[in-house]
Amino acid sequence: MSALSRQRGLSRSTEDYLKTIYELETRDGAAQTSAIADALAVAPPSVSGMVKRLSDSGLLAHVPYRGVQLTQVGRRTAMRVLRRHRILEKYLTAKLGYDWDSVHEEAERLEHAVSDELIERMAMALGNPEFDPHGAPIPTKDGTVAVPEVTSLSEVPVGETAELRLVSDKDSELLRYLRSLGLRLGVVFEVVSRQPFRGPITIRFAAPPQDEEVVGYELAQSLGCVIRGDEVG
Amino acid sequence: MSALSRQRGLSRSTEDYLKTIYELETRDGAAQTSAIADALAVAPPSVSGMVKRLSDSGLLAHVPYRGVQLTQVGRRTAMRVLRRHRILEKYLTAKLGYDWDSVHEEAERLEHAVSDELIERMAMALGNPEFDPHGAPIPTKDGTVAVPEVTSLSEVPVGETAELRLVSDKDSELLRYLRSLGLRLGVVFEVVSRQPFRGPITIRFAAPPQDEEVVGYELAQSLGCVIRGDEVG
DNA sequence: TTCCATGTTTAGCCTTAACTAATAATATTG
DNA sequence: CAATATTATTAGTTAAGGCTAAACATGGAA
Repeated sequence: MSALSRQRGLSRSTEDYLKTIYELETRDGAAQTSAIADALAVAPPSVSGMVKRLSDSGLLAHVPYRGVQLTQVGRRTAMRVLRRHRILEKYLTAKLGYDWDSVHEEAERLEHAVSDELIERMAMALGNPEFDPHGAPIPTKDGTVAVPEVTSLSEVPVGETAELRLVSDKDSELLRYLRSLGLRLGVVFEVVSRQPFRGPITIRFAAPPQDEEVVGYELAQSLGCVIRGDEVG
Repeated sequence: MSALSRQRGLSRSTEDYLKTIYELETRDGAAQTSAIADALAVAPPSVSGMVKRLSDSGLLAHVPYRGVQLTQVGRRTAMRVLRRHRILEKYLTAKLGYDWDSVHEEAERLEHAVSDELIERMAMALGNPEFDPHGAPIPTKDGTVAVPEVTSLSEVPVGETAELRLVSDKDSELLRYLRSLGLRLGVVFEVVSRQPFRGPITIRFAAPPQDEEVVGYELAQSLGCVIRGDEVG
């Protein structure tokens, strides 16, 4: 049992595959071999090999040439890994002074080494948070997540006021850039203009200096917002 | 590069071997193949194989059939792992409510996954502690450790008053038992009697109820004490 | 409908790190 | 000092999890 990661008995790789497949599945509806390979930075044949092992152990269902789906067991495992990841991110930022652009990498390694006990202790110390530092919902202990109800900034109509609620934790360069623009979670702004043909979007912050900033369409697509008025909680 | 553990580029196994060899070297003067195998719960041929790899990478010097010694590089690496382990133990007990009998296992896994940055942040949050929860000195960032100046309880003369300063973190059963006897770090007691032929030792706690307890010789050997009067710091 | 691009899988190889069985070196003891 | 017991090493296997190169599906365009 060379690279096994403690009590759960699943290797680091196994956990990474399950987590990635879960994310692709919820984003794209299905997980293609090449998408998994891209996300994990491995070659496609490595994915085929692992998919074989994982479906042999009942963690996912594989239709050759068609893609992959998590089984019940696989999904539960993925959720546990995701919970560990997000609690870790929250803990590191809240208690140890990490910034939102540097936690991902650290959590990525720790999520395979921490025990469930440690995660629950951290969650307790944090008051059982519902969201990680990037706005992603933290799965509960029993494996349920709220699907976040957000609108891409790229789809917020001109004139509306919105609040930034969700960003991706993957690209730390991008996160640093967002921070430099003043785009932190919870910040409120109005959409001033939107150029056509997927052009840039201008926003004005609601808070005092009321600065304007221009963000590219691609970037705007990756920013999850809640429009003021559609607000639920 | 299957099971490599992040930036340092050393696998989990590699780090475990180096740490174990360091501990054996300082305890027994040298590290025998079979002692390493015992400590890591692997078969002796596995040790021979790893020793080959490690000495090929310049982390230790191996004289066949004679044993093994860390090189400068190997020792520095071992110290970094040990620092990570002990800071983790201290952090988990001080900040997350772990007891001294349950931290070892957790730290054993985490020590291979945490970054040096995280360890330094934890150390900072703890006020740069010098000792872990079992009394073991924490190596500094530059790789130096104080050799603890303690006497086995088994060698404290009758009539002397001593303070418990150091216990092994390895056996959690034992640690629970010690706690149940009231034998925590810093506790002060007098040696009331010592039976001959490696027989049991009776102590009386200095603190109010002044209970007496009897501990076996073997156990007493593993308890590091400082005799009151010999006290330095 | 055949052909081609794209994407997937198979075949075959490598490294790490474990194992067992067999052999070799060292230590102990009669 | 030889015989035996202990300890270490070599030989050969296994499983995970990567890789490249080659073969195989599938779906869109000619």
